[in-house]
Amino acid sequence: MALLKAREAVMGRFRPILHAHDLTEQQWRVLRALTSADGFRAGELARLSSISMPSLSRILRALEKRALIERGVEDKDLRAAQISITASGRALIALIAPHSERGYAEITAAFGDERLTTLYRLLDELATCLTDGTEPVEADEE
Amino acid sequence: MALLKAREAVMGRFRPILHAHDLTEQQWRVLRALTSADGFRAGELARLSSISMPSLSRILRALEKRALIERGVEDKDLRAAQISITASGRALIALIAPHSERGYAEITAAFGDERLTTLYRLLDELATCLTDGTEPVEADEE
DNA sequence: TCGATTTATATAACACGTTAAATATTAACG
DNA sequence: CGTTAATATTTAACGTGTTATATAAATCGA
Repeated sequence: MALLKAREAVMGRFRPILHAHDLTEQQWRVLRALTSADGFRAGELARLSSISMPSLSRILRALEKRALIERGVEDKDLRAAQISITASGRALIALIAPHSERGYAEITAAFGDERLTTLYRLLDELATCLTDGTEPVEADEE
Repeated sequence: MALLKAREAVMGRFRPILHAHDLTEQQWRVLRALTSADGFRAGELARLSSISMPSLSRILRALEKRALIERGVEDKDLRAAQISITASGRALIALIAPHSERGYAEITAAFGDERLTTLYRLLDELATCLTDGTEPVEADEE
């Protein structure tokens, strides 16, 4: 599968960086998502980072043990928790972010900006088309 | 990640079919690869189906237990085995293949033949470009 | 208010990806 | 030859994806 190989090629670039800091790719996605606001619910995080709830549950447990995130209670709904990133978490992100950005820059340089943009668009369209279209036989003109 | 979501959207179409026959996506890829010739080595299969050797080892064990594949010895190199598909394996493929092809046809119909071709080309180019290009960013300490 | 259904999250079981190490066989060198 | 290095495959450990189920709290209905 072409998607599989492409994803593998891309992640092969980033995994070593994250691995050096004992982070998995998914844990990284969760941490990144937590920087965009404060006080997420688990379900929101799962959607934002495209991680299934069972996995997210394990990830949050691991990150909490390392004090990279913390949970607070939400008074309105006791079965949800407000999850936020800690100072240590932000520090870790600050440490890794430059490497991550350099990886993206290398990919962009190697593949070309406009081709990358086209690829992004096609991928997004494919995903949208397959998820909410029950049987969408019509194709947008482009 | 766009690649992740796209792949997830695509596989969501095929997983139910395979699951109904107690096959995982990877087991399906291995079986399919085995139909192209007779007597593969494990390493060849791993490359063909883009599956890591540790995973392939487990998959072959499972498929062998279900008598979908069989192993023979290679006289030239005793540490390798000649792996081939059995009649049951071919029968299972014949059972699933129509559904699989229908899934592909639906995706092609929904997304458009032309866009799909472009996407394939871009994905392949990206993978090639990143694989034989420069090496990944190094993960050093700071 | 009580009970049933829905919603949010967690846990369990199994399979795969990754990394690392182990095992076994072949090849290479002294 | 025998010892060492290289190759092919397997196993182990850990984390994650998927599916199914469990738990808990909120909501709805009688």
